[in-house]
Order: sequence, then structure tokens, then C-alpha cells
Amino acid sequence: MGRSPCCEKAHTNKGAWTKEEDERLVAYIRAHGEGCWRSLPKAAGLLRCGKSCRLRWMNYLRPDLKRGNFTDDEDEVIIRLHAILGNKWSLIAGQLPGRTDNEIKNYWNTHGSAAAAHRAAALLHPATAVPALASAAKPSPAASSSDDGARSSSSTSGGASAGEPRCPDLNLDLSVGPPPPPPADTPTSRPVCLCYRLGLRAGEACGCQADHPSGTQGLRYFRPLEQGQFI
DNA sequence: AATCTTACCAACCGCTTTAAA
DNA sequence: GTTTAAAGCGGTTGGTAAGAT
Repeated sequence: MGRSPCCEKAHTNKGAWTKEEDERLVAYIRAHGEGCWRSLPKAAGLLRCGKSCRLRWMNYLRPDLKRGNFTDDEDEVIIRLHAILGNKWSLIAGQLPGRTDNEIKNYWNTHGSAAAAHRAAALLHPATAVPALASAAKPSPAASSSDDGARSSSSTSGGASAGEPRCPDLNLDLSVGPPPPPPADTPTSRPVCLCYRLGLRAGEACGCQADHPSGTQGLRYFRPLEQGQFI
């Protein structure tokens, strides 16, 4: 069978967006909203693939996007959620208003491995966190990883050269086991809200009402955080 | 000042999921 | 129930700015 291409590649622009293209896309979406991405480029007079338009809008042009560096709180949320969800960037982005999955993914793949290792250790095992490793967030020339290294090390602790671990007594095994067993009175067949697994109680950041196991409803989704609200 | 290296980010590609016919 | 198109997602790549030599 095979899939038809998502757009006519022969007649589409690729690469960086021009200011004019941005303006056209923004103007069109302001006037018509986010409709059918496939037909949008033609309707908006853009020589772009619908996918490309969607990506540009979602990752760059949306008015509610927050630009600039990640705050410590955002950093913390990313680390916590990544420990539980893995590379589910869209889910993580859903908990960080104004941030995109692409942005978080890029952040994780560049800053993630070294800095997150320390911060995750501090968050998950405060008693065993080693302050000295904080310097890993500012890699020295000797310890800095290349671009490829940062990419490939996103799932490793990275850095230590053969034979000489930089922090030999630090256990960086960040693997996350199964969630803690629910209290005895919690029916195990019901979904348990992620926020509960993060240690939050009903009403804290999460609007799902349940299964913070004392809750009574079976909803499993959680609302995006309000501006300035963090897990 | 020129060149090289590193880090960052925007964008593309291909696969999966979802919804409609 | 099956097929197909569209949307969404995650991995990867390429360009470039900034810093180092």
C-alpha cells in the first residue's frame, strides 16, 4: 500500500522560515484558527508542507510561548517527569505552560544528562546527593561532551573517563522502579494519577480529583499548570 | 585575525496513533 | 471491520553563534 506523501515536496520550501512566511502563517491562524494543517499552506499562500507549518506554529509562533532559559523550577519538573515518563516530551511539555516538546527535548539532550543526574539524585535521594557534582552542570573543558556526545549520552550518566570515576561514591542509578505500592485500601485496578506518583495530594497542581487514592473518581488526566504553578 | 571546536536550537523525517469514510 | 488520510510524536540532522586556541 504505502502512504502518500503528506505534501507535494516538489513545490514546497524547506529550511529556515523567512519573516514573511512567519507573518503569513500567523495572520492566517489569527484569522481562521488552527484548522486543517494539510490545507492551511495553500489557503495561507505558503509554499510549505502542512506539517512544517504546524511545527513552526507550535514551536515558535504561538503567542503563549515562553522564551528564554528554563527556570530552576522548570528544570526540576522536567527531571521529575522524565524519570517517570521517559522521553514522552509532549506529556512533559503539557505540564510546563509556554514550553514546547521540542524545546524540552532539546534542553534535555543538551543540558539533561549531567545536570539532571545530580538534580535527580538530589530530588529522589536527598540524603545521598553529592553537592560537588553540581559542577557537572557547568562542564569543564575536560569533562564537556561534544554535541554528539550530549546527544548519545542522554540516556547515560556520561563523562567519566576510563578508570577514574569522577564521583566514585555516588550511585547514579536513576532507574525508576514500579510505583510505590498503593495503600491497602486502594483498589489496584484503578488508574493512579501521575501527580500522586510524584508525591502530591489531591488538589495540589492536579485537578483530576482522583486517584490520589483517597479520591473517588476514575479520571486519569491532569490539567496543565497555571502560570507560575509548578509541581 | 583566522581557524577550529563546542553548544544550542530550528527544522525535517519517518513512524505511530487517531479519526473519518 | 477495514482502509485511508491527517495529525501528532520522538529521533535526528544541519546551520550557526559563541568560545577557545
